[in-house]
Amino acid sequence: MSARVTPSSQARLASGPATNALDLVLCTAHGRALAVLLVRGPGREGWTLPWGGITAGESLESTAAHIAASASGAPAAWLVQCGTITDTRRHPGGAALSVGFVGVAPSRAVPPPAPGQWFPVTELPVLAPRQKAMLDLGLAALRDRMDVAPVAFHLLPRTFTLSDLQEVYEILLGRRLHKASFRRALQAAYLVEPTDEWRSEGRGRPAQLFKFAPRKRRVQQGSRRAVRFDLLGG
Amino acid sequence: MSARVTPSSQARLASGPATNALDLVLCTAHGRALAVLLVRGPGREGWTLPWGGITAGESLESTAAHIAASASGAPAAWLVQCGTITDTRRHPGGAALSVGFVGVAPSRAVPPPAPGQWFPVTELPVLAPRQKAMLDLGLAALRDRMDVAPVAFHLLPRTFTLSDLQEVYEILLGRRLHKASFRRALQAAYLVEPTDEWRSEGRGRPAQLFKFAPRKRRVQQGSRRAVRFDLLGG
DNA sequence: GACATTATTCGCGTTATGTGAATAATTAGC
DNA sequence: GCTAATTATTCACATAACGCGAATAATGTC
Repeated sequence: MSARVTPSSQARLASGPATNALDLVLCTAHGRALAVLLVRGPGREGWTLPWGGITAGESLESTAAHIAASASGAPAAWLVQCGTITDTRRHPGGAALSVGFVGVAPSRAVPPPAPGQWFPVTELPVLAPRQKAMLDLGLAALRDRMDVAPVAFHLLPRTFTLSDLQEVYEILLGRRLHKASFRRALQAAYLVEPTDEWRSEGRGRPAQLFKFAPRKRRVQQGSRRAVRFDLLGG
Repeated sequence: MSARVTPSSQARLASGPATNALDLVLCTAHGRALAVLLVRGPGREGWTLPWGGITAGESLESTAAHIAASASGAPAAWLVQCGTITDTRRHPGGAALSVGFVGVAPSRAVPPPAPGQWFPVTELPVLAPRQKAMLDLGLAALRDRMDVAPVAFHLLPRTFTLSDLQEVYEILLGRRLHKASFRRALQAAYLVEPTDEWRSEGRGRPAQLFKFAPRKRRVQQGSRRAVRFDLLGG
């Protein structure tokens, strides 16, 4: 399993017949920005997304999970398919078609094994066109799903301060949020529980640490959310 | 192009080497329910989603558009990729991997050409496992995107009454909506314009016909939408 | 001890939403 | 023609959600 993303495995697939590949956009929180995991390819091709071949016997989800674990050194906290690409130039492995997955790893994650490295999204190296397209797909999917899946929570360590959480939301949304509003909405959703630990950053009042502990979904009978027309892109 | 989904083209692909296929979930409004387009396969396999092979030279979007046009008899009003499947049994054409697209066609659309037929989602014939999985993916994607893309509007003819529109929303959401709230939100979004036509259903006051005419997106500077925590699934 | 810094909460004005009822315009029945 | 039934459209008000500035709390620094 750990050979799945080594340079040698990539070379092996590349020399075989054209098949299908699974590309992974794995993200973590890295200071004030998102970071993405890249691995160094075998030849002069530079950095690529972690990837592997798709085999008939294994589900895509399982393949993605294995690639994530072996490339980052720990299982991903969340993973989802984010799109399939075929037209933008070819895949580094020569695959006809790339199925993309996006995932997140907690920010306290161990440093990745040998060929991998986290890159802040603001300091990415130049990628091949299809890789770049896939990365954009993945990041867009992250933002799309953050209010329907606990993406932000899984980007953080098991315990975190509310300011940490708000900062992750601000990174993902790309805008500042008002503290009081953010916390009011969070409280109303019963998603976090306080722990009895505090963390002091040196200056200022220490912050209480919380953990992600969603209450069992109240039956939410009618799902009375109003219809929103203001997001429609003509 | 029109041969793309005929039984003979499917048989041809099926007898070739295992490749990749594109499956299409094309929907329309059919009375009080959604309807999905199915085509009759060549042998005893019964009904399947319209599909075609994926070729290296053509983009997935373009392939999907061609399949939609030839299977339904008119170009789709909206199309989007909705997921790739590989694990649930095999594809009727023997493809290793199925890329799914979901689309909508206006309800006044002409009847589909020979091998195709609209089926209300409540009266679907039994489909092969992968087909059924893809259909569920497509319908889920429709509902996911209806508040970010004008899905409901493209399910309707060019002009429609506000009751028509509300009915489509109710079908997609699976719940009743309050008339006044629905219209208030619609007005606020500047998405429709009244025409000078009215339609009388025989009984009751005639309804004014509207058309989809979204105002140029106001810059929406801060996108001040509040963070929503209430949709997170643990 | 005064001040800077960060955390947490309060309070209030504004906007969005839910909901029942009023008003409007037509057909069906008498 | 008049009345009831039916569907469309809008109003009015109560409630809930949200934006935002300011107050309060708890720590470190000088």
